[in-house]
Amino acid sequence: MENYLEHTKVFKALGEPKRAMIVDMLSCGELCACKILEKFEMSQSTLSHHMKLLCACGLVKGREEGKWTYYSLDEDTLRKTMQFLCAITSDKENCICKENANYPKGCEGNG
Amino acid sequence: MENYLEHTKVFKALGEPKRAMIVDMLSCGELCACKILEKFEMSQSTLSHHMKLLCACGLVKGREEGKWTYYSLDEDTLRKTMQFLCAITSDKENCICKENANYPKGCEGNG
DNA sequence: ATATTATATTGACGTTTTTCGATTTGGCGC
DNA sequence: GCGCCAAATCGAAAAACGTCAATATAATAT
Repeated sequence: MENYLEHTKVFKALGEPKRAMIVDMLSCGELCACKILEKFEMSQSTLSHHMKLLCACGLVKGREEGKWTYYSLDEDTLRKTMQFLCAITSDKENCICKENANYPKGCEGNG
Repeated sequence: MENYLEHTKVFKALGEPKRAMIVDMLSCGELCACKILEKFEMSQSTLSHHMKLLCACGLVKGREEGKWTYYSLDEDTLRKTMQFLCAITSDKENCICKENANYPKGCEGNG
């Protein structure tokens, strides 16, 4: 069984319209925080918080250069997230609904 | 530009591990609420709440039959969600980061 | 009609999230 | 050194979320 918590963190990150837009922007290439901030009506601290969250789930990578931080998408996480979405939405032999055991209370722990 | 709010609702729904598991279960076919409930340690009202949310974002459809409600995945929403995820994570000509206009405060309104 | 079963709704509670202004950290130019 | 800029962090307030017990609704069985 997949690691639900890990993957759903990415979905939670994408569940915020502004964060989805940030991802959209980064899909065209690396951008520094100030460039992203220009496009939104939000405070600098709020953007910083969103970027930290996007990095925490693995969707975005940060690269520091001088006083700037450049952000870009993590293609590996992207691919795995796509695979996970396909996995949980398509029929399969080892579907969790076919397993005998019920979900334990700690199911969200590590898949 | 895509309708962010519409699509991010689906991601928000999938951002909850238990809801992602429910989707996983439904990917193998229609299930009634009581069958889903068997697999989780949560109250009946909590499950009902989750199902309502999954239906509200269009990811799941409910079909009432007698005193049962059968749930199944909405393939159309699924396909569109997949397309949206691809769209916002791949480079393109009309990327929002290339547009001149900044995001208006109501950007999350209807894309 | 009454009881039972499946599901939805309501109302409440604690937790998490979103957001901001203020402050801090660290790099750069003078 | 000093001030300026980009970005992160802190602390607080408001809003949203997840959860439950209790109650309501609606179909079925007796």
